[in-house]
Amino acid sequence: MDTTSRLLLLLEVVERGSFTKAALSRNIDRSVISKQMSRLEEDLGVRLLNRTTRSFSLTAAGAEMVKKAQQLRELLSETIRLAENYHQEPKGVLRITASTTIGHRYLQPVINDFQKRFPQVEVELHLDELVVDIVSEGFDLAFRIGEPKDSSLIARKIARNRLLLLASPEFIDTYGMPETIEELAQLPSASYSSQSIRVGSIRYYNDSNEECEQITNSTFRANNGEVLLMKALSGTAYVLAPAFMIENEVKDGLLVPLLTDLKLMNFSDMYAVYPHRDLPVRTRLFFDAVKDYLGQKVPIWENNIPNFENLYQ
Amino acid sequence: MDTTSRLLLLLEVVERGSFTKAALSRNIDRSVISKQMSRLEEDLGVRLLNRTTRSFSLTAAGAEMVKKAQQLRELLSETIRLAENYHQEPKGVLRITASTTIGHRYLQPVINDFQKRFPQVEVELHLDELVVDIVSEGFDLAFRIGEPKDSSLIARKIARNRLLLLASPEFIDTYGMPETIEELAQLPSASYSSQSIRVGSIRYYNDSNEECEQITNSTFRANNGEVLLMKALSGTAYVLAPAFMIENEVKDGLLVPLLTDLKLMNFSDMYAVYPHRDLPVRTRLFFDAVKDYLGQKVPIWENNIPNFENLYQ
DNA sequence: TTCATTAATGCCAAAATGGCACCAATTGGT
DNA sequence: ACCAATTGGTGCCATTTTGGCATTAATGAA
Repeated sequence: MDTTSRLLLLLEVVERGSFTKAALSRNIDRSVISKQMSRLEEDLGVRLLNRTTRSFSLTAAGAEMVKKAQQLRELLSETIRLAENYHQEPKGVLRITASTTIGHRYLQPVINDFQKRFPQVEVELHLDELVVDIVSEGFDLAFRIGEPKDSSLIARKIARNRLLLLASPEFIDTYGMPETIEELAQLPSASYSSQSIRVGSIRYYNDSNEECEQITNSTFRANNGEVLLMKALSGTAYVLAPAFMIENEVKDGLLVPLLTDLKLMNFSDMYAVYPHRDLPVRTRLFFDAVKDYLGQKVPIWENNIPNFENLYQ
Repeated sequence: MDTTSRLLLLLEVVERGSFTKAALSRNIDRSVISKQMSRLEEDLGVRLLNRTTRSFSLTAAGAEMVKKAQQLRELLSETIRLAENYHQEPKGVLRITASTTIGHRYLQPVINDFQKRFPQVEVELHLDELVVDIVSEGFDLAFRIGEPKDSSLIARKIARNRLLLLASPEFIDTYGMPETIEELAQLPSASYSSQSIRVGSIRYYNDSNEECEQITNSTFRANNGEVLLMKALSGTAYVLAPAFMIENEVKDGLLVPLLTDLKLMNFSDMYAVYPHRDLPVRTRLFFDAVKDYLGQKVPIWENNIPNFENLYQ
């Protein structure tokens, strides 16, 4: 391991906050971190870290080296990307992050087909309800609902994402079929909530085409769409669901659309997010494959909702 | 060996023009170069070099990688220098280049003493009559007569360098003692000539303090001062010698100053040259040690010439 | 046409790396 | 205040990588 690699390792130790966490991230033994940090200090002839048996802090020299390591990582990443531009065939590891639903339902089938076409591409699919930092976590591509807050990332819309109001027949038996949005607002709802998106109201256009917002009685919140659907299926709440979460629940009559005359505002679109404009071949091809799979104008999941093009318009 | 080191090796191969020369420079086997270049291409997934069994050329991708490697080398050098700024004690390898005379006579005694004081500093002394490129050859410090032509280098004058005209008693017996510079110009001379400095005339101030130049009959030219002195000692030429080349020849009567009333112009001063303002501790301390050894106003070598302060003034 | 030189490669010894087990000290929780 | 879990350090050893040597093949200069 050379000085550059050790510097990048130092950077990761600092960014993750401990030798142990950095080791876990790299899938190497803690002793490797300890030894390599010692070697780095010996090579540079300067102490970089003050360590106790449970923690560490950076010295002044260490802080300077970390800055340099950041520049080295950036330059090395650029270099490798530049090399990847010369690739004809996609190869290497494609690291993707997405929410559980997106990953499980929409990406995995694409990945399966993609790896049949390009057997020399390895894929790492990381499902996380939390929005991860794709730069520091080393992802090539992320699929998300909503544009990223980080403006240094590149975001491309890949599918629209409409909403619908759904409840089970049992729920309707219990509370009656609501006829106005005010009636609906009194009923218990299940709603999506994460660190980046919080849905606590229904936004729609009234008869005069004005934007309106109705606060809902959100009694159950989760950051996982499947969990929200399960709550609705249980008959104890209705759900304001993004269409991409729907499989066969509507088609099978397990969930019934409510207030279908309401003109709902669209939910945040689905985006592909990546750290640089220069995409390796494998990333660009995969991105295109996902777009093809989801459909150009009408996303694939809208086919699961009968007559959806006439609902909520 | 990691990607960065391999990229730096690629850079050296390209700069030196062959695997063999790069191997010699690094003091490693040629097979190492071959294997590491293959590994680099495999890692990056792109061909960098087109090779025949006797030569190579860069591919387009290779040319891009070389540019990146230059940036990497610069950044890594900066990083290491930054680390060196935190050194308290001088350590590491000090690489010095100088002409044979300077190195042998003046630097070596300083090095001996310096390494007694700082046993953990290693020194590489590279003697070369040619002016070497201290950046690409990786030198910390160069000692030279005359300022460098390369303005990106830092040059510090460390000693003045006066001239004197010398001949052996046998030469004087043969040609008679010259009494004017015109007479001298008729006699055969030995003169210094290198790629950066060519001495083919005598420059002096006349009685009206005007700068004058007398072309000499230079029948023997060399880039090594000791060889020039040997020629003068042989009685077959006189020599216009920089004072720093003189040991005991004048004191012992083996060489005699000629035309001592002549007001000779000074020769190019002796300079220390280094690639960056930021000097590692070892370089700075050594520089100071050389200055101390040579003397502040009157260089040490002028002590070898009796009454020198009254000659050629 | 010949020969010297240069890049490639197999084989093997040496060096470096990484993991495991264990130790010691710190810090957090009770 | 005490205890236990966690984290950094290190010795030992197996594995991997590196580097050198000998040999081969091809190129280019004389």
